[in-house]
This record gives sequence, structure tokens and C-alpha cells, in this order.
Amino acid sequence: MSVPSAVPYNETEIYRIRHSLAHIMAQAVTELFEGHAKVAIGPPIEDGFYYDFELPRPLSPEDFEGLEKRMRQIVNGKFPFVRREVSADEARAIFADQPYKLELIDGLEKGGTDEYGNAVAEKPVISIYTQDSFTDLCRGPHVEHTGQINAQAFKLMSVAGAYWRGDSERTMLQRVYATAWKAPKDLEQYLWRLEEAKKRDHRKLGRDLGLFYFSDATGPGLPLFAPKGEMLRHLMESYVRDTQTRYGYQHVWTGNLVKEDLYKKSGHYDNYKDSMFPPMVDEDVAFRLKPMNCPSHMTLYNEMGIRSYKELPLRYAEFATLYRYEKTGELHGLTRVRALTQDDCHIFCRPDQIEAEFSLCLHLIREVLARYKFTDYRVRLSLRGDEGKFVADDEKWTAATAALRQALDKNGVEYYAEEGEAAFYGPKADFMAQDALGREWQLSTIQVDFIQPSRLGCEYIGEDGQPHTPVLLHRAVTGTTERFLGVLIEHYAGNFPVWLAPVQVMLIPVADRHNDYARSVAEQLKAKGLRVEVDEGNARMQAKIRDAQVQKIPYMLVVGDKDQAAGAVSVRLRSGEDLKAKSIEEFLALAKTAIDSGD
RNA sequence: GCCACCUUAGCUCAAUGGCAGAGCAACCGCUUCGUAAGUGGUAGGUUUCGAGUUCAACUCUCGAAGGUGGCUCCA
Repeated sequence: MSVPSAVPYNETEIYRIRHSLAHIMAQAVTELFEGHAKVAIGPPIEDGFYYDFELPRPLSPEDFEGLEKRMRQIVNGKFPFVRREVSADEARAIFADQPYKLELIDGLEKGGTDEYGNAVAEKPVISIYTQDSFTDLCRGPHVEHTGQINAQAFKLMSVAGAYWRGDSERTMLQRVYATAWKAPKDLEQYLWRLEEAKKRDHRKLGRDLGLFYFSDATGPGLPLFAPKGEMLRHLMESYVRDTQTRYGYQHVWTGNLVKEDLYKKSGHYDNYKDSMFPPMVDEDVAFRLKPMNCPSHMTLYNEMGIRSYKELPLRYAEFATLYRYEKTGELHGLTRVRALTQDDCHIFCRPDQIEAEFSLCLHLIREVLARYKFTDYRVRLSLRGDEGKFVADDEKWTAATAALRQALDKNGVEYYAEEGEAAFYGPKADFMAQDALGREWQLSTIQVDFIQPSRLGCEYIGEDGQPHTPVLLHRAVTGTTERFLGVLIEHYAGNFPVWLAPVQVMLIPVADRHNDYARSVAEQLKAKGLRVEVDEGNARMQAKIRDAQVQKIPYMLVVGDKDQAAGAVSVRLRSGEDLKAKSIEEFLALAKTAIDSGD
């Protein structure tokens, strides 16, 4: 979990530099369009800043060179940043031809929102900053003068579309992203880091390692897993299955198609329709590919007969392939696909069992993430927002949220809350991990649902002899096999721990005459459960080592005359380390230790 | 879905309106080698797809599909 730094970002020097450069970029863009640019907002972000504009024509990367040159001129002009506090009316006069600024001023005057539209407690002071000939509505802070910025330590990166106020109903603006640092060497280092991150991008490694492919022939967001990729899926799913069985979960299977009517009853139809594949209609009955398991699991619960409070909790887990109609622009490698396999579970329990069940989930998740050597994640408490597609039932939301908070607190989980991130049926505790390029992905999740069980008529008979509605906990450990694998590939940079590596051992005969011996060693290792291949090609040993190395295979066993005579293998690790000749028993012990430790 | 950009051999990339190329991989030989690429040859293409402009299009224009970076949405 990430450690908060001692000094808040917005009080650091680099923040002021980036914030100031945002204004300088806005000046350069405004000048380029000779007053026909409408400026929106331009905050510092991680590694840099952006600024949103509405412009007479699309900007392209070809514009960057000219803009950067002008920005350097402004920087070198050593212009002071002059702050002035103004009244709302004065501000309106200054920004009379800037509609986005006028909207911001209205928000500031009313109070309740800051210049980025975020909610704030106090009514803010309206301030403007001027450097050279450019004035912007801004809270600050900035550097004292542009000379405090290094003219060689920033770079415009990309132009992207972004909706005004993040609202897809409103104008799409042009957002220019830039990175900025204190010194040129920091910039170089950042660009180098980006290059390194690209090398571990799971989409590239997926192909290079022969794990999975995408094809126009099957469709976007529908990965095809090659034997090595499927081996990974199998190992990952078996591991979670075995572990959660040990924790007292039971597995069920509920198929891929469901009558649409069930989703009308559960609330998915109203709240999730856009994310479902279109219906398949047979006579007058419509079916849907399953986008979620909850209604199926609740139906199963109902079909299994009347329940006593003594039978709860019931924990129904399923590795289910779900189909979600993600918009094409939202697809992303394995981390955002249209066919996804959730390691899902629905726990039917009594209200007094929520905390214990949450705690059980938490232990399971922590054990599994630790097995994958995953330590860099944080927990988000995802709450309902003021608007959006959340089922209306304030009382139940309040109860579910209170229960979830209490469970988090009692388990000593550190978390940050975020509004508007809840599922439509209840609040969630989400485990967030970053990919190689710093994008954050939701993996594990625990959700508290007071709403769906009553909609689908789930009941149990309580101690009082009366029917009660069970509470439903939804949880996923790795989230989905696809996304988790994508994040894992990047986490390990393709160097899977021995227990997960699709091929654990490559036998490398020094010459053809060693092929028989290599095969016999391979058979002995396979008999012990290792995943082994023999490189019988007629390439030189050096080339075979290189191939195995590039494939990131944990153990290369070189066998030549000496090894054959001694009944041994020469062990080389993918780190490059040469462990020299070892007996087959010694090697097996070595591999077993690595497998057990998770290395 | 929206904005910008991209799409040439399996992969990485050349060719800017005038005969579509290289390296790696593949295949066929030679080589039989001790810890990251031995060597010769062969084959591989409707330049993503569809229209258009032009004597001539990988190259210019329009449209579609897929991808990349964002936005929106989400596991």
C-alpha cells in the first residue's frame, strides 16, 4: 500500500513549476490561435500537467515543436507571476470572452466548488495570476517568476480529447498533456522510465512470450489464449480454487446464458443494459450473455429450498466467463476485455455475520496477493455518488455503507474513500493495483449488497421463525483471470515465479548426440510434475540459451558429455547465474524450494 | 461511443506520387559446438479493407475496421 509523502504534492516546488508551465503553455496556445482559443482548466498531475482548450482546429503533435519553442522563450523572459484577488464581477469582465472561465467564476461565487469543479467546504477567494501578457483564473500557487523554471526540463507529450467537466454530454475539449521536471536529467530519466515500462507492457510480452493474441477475425476485446497462456490461466484459477476451498467456499456453475427477464427483476436491465451484449431472441423469449453472476447465484439459492438461519453463511464461488459489451475505445489489452473470467463468489449471510465474512474474504485476498508477491496496492472504499445509476433505497445504502466501513475499520484496513465508485447495488472495498505505465486497475473487491436479495426474493427462516432477507456479499479475489494476468505479466516483467511459469525447465543439449539423454532427463522431471521442454533444434547451444532466456524460462539445463557421464545437469538461471553441474535430485530439490516459496 | 494519432512480410522497421526493401523469425542445407544470436540458400506482400483523384497511389482525398494515448464507462 502506498505511503503518503510527508509534504502534500500541492505544496511542493515541482507542483508550482508544473502549475506555472500550464499557464505558460496556455499562453503559447492562445498566441498560436491569436485570441481564438478558449481556455478551460490546466492542473498539475503526476509527472506533469495538462491544459484543456477549445480551439478552431485540432492540435497535432506537429504543433508541439513550435509551442515548446515559444514556451521556452516565455520561460527565459523571467516574467513574474503576479497574483491579484478580484471580485466575481471584475473576474467576469476580465474573462468576458472565455465561457469556460465564466462558468468557473459562477461556481466560485456560489461557493461549494473550486476552479476544477470539485466540492470544497468554504467559499473560495477569486484570484487571478498574470505572467507576461497572459492572465488566468487560478488559485495558485506558482513560481515567483518564469526564470525559476528550467527551459530544457519539460516536454509536450500528447493531445487527447477530454469532456468539459468530465461530462460526456458536454463539449469535448482538446487536452494537451506535458511532463515537467526540475532539471533536464529528471526529464531524461522520466522518458527512460517510460521506455522501460513499455518493455514490460503485457500486450507486448503477451505476444513475445506466446501467451495470447487478439484477432480481427474473432473480434475486439476477445483474447485467444495459446497453450502457454492457458497454462497460466489454469494455474491461477486452480490456485485460487484450492485456496478458497480451504477457506470454506463452495463452487457452483451457472452457465453462460440467462433469460433477460431475470435481469429486469434484479435491476441489471435498468442499470447495466448498455454494458450487456444485445439479446438473443428465441420465439418470444430473450436471452442474454451473462454479464454478472449475482442473479444466477441468487436464483440457485432460491431453488435449493427453504433455508434456516443455521445454514448461513453460504458461500457460492464460480469461475464464470462473463460477457460485457465494453465500448471499443474502452478496451485495453487483457486489462479491459469483453470476455472476462471472474473468480466470483456470493456469500449469503445474516446481518450479524457480515463482519466475520468480510474478515474471511480479507484474509483470503491477502493470502492470495502475497502468494503473487503483490504488495503495491491500495484499498478504495467505493461509495455511492449524488448522481448516477445507483438503485434508490437510502436506508439500505446507509446500512450497507456503515457495515462495510465497520468491517474495514475492525480489520485495521487503511483505505481512501471515493464517491460515485460504488456498484449500482451497493458500496465496495476495491483493491487497486498499478500497471507498468502507472495506470491503476481494480483487482480484488468486496461488496456489501442489501438490495438485490430482496429484489429476487431470497429468504431464510430466522431464529424467530419468521422469514428474513439475507445480506449478500459479493467478492472477487483476483478479480478476473484476464486482468489479473495482464497486471501480473507487468508486475513480473514476464519473469513468472517458478510455480507459475508455463515452461519451468528447458533442456539444452550441447550437441545432437545429447538429445537422448536430454529427453530422458526431461521425462524424469516431468514425472515429478515439472513443466519441461527439450530444445532439439540444430542451433548452437549459445543460441538455445538465448532463446530460453528471451522466453524467460526459469531453469536452463545444459547437458553435454560431462553431464551425461555424471548423470547430471548444468543449471543456468534466467538471471544469468551459472549454478554448474548438479545431480537431478539436487536440481529437483532446488526447484521445489523455489516453487514452495513462490519465487 | 467521443478526440487525436497510427496500420507496409509472423515480429521490428525502411521506401514521400514512378519496379515494395532490410534485420530477426520460418523453411532447406552445411556445421555438432559448454552458458545470450555459427553459416549459405529459399520462401514470404491485394502495403488493414472499400471508394475516389491521377498517365501512375504504400505515398494524396473520403469512408470503414482494428490498434495506441486520453476522455466517458468499468473487473
